[in-house]
Amino acid sequence: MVNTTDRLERYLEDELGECRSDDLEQRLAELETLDETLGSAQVDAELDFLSALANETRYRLVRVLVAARDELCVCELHAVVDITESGLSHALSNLVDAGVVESRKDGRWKKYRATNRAVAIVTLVEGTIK
Amino acid sequence: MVNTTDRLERYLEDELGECRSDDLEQRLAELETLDETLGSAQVDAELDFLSALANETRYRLVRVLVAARDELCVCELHAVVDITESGLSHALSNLVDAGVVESRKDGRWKKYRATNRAVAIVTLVEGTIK
DNA sequence: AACCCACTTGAGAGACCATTCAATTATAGA
DNA sequence: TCTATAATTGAATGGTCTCTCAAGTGGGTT
Repeated sequence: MVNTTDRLERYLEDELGECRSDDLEQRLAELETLDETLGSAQVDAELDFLSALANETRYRLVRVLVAARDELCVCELHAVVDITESGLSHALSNLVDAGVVESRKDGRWKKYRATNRAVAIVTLVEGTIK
Repeated sequence: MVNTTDRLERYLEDELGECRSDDLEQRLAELETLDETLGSAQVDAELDFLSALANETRYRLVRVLVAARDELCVCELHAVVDITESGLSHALSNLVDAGVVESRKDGRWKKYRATNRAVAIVTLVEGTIK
């Protein structure tokens, strides 16, 4: 396998007319900077959040909770997805872990609500895509 | 397996004090409405977009493209991810299909840029999460 | 206490996804 | 035309994820 930077060096040569090793190093440093504007823990949290949304069952649950702008009981959520009770519970647990929804116990019922983050992002996605 | 609506009926009984079958049907209709504010093709597109972002390699590429606010060559992008050329190409192809990035051919080089949608959403995610 | 019901948990099976390798297309230059 | 190089495509594989089943927890009621 060819070294990654070989091609980049030729590209810079193409763009700049010439390419000293200084140019290559500078460009690599710039790319590094673009990649590291945020810490990796931050990026991990972003990825967890996005991954939680990236599933049909979970996204449908979140959209309903966002549209409701109110908390909904597990039994109500069960009416909008075609899945077992157990699967629903796993899905909600996943969403809580990622910070997409939060829960509250109310007697023997349990209620879920979309977090502010989820409302903001899902609203933008709904308004921006397509 | 118990019918889904049985539990919802008991829940409404709990909340309303009583529950006629009218109440149950009304609630089911409301939940249906929350679920169908958008067409399913729209939701599919949203899911495609989110799924494209929900992968470490692809998300890193997108964040770099968003931070660059400019087009970058495949060879430049190769410097920021630890993956084969082929894997990078698959990742970029996936992002194009989902409407996250767009591409332009420039001689024998190919350049990619984040779409406006991607800039908007990734910027919000970066600012909102954590 | 004993029971019911709402919901969760753990384990396992199958589906799905990301990556790699090998082969291919396309462009530039000699 | 021949070669070198940038990038893509298809097939295969290893790993991950999602869902289901079965069992468990905990609150509420009698």
